[in-house]
Amino acid sequence: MEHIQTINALRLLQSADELRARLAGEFSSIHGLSVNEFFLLLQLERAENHQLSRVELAKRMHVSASTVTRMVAPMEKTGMLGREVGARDARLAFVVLTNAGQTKLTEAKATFAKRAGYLFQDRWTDEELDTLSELLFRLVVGTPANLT
Amino acid sequence: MEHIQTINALRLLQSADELRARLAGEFSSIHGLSVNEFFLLLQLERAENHQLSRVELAKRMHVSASTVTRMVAPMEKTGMLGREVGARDARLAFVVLTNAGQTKLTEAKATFAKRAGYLFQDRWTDEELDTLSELLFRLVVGTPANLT
DNA sequence: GCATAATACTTGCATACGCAAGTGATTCGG
DNA sequence: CCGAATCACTTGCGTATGCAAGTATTATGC
Repeated sequence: MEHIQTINALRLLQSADELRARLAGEFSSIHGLSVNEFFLLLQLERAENHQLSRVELAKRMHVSASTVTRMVAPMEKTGMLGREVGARDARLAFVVLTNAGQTKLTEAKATFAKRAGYLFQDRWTDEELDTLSELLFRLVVGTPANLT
Repeated sequence: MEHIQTINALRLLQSADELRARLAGEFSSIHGLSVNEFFLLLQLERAENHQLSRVELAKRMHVSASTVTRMVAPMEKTGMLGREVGARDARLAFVVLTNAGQTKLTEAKATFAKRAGYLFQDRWTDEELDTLSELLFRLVVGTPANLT
C-alpha cells in the first residue's frame, strides 16, 4: 500500500467505520434510532418543506428504494414521519418530517455532536479542523447526499 | 450544524459511504468479493504469519464474532482461507491467508487503488494529499484495526 | 485439585438490506 | 388519442448481520 491515495482511502473508510460503530450503539440505546434512521431524518430536515420522495431519499442515502419503504413504515407509526401523495404526480409518495420527528432529530443531533467532539477532541487544533473540513468538503460537494 | 467537529464527522461518514458504495459494486462484479471480505483479507495480510484468531478479526473489522464465523466458512471452501487450531490453546481457531487468498487480494487491491485514484484525482495536490493523510492518520492510529 | 468463571467459537432466531418482479400512474411516439 | 415505455413505489425471496444461548476449552480462586 504505497500510494498516498490508497492509504487515504483506507484511512477514510476505517475511521468512518469506527465512528459509525460508536454512533450505532449510542443512538440505539439513547434514542432507539439506527444510524441510517438518523441520516434519513437529517436529509428531510435539510430538504425543501421538510419532505422528499422515496427515490430521492434512496439516492441520497445510498440505499435501495425498497429499504426506504421499509425504513419509513415503522417511523410513520411512531409519528416521526408523515406521508404526502404528490398533487401533480400521484406516483410520488413524499416522506414528511413531523414535529415529533424534528424533536427526535434535535435530540439525536446533540448526541452526534457530543460523539464528534470526542472524536476530534485534543487531537486537532482549530486550524487543522478547518483544513480537514475543507479537504473533506471536496469529497462530498456536488453529491445530492451532501448534508453540510 | 454549526460545530466544525459535527460538520467534519458528517463529511467523513458521507464520503466514506459514497466510496464504499462504489467499491461494493466493483468488487462484486470484478472479483466476486464483498467490501468486508476484502478488508478481512487485508487484515490477514498485515498480520503476523498471515493469520488471526476469529475474535481478533471481529474486533478489527467492527463486526460480531458470529459474522466472522459465517464470513470465513465460504472463503475456506473456495480456498482463499485456511484454518489452524491453536497449539497452546485449543479454543483458538486461527484464520490463515492462503496463497490463493493472497492472489485474490492482490487483484482486489489493484481495483481499490484505481478507485482511490478516481476519488482524489484532479481535486487534490500532492501536498494536500499528504496533509489529509496526516489528519486522517490521527483518527486511526492506535486502533487495532488500522491497516496503514 | 476442583468448582467456578472466563474465553473462543458456533448456532438459532430476528432484523436489515438488495435484487427482481409486480402494480399503478405518467409520459412518449405515431 | 392509444399502446408502449418509463417511473415511483411495494412485495417476495435470498443473503448478511447482531444478539443471546449453547458447547468446548482454559484460567482463576480457594
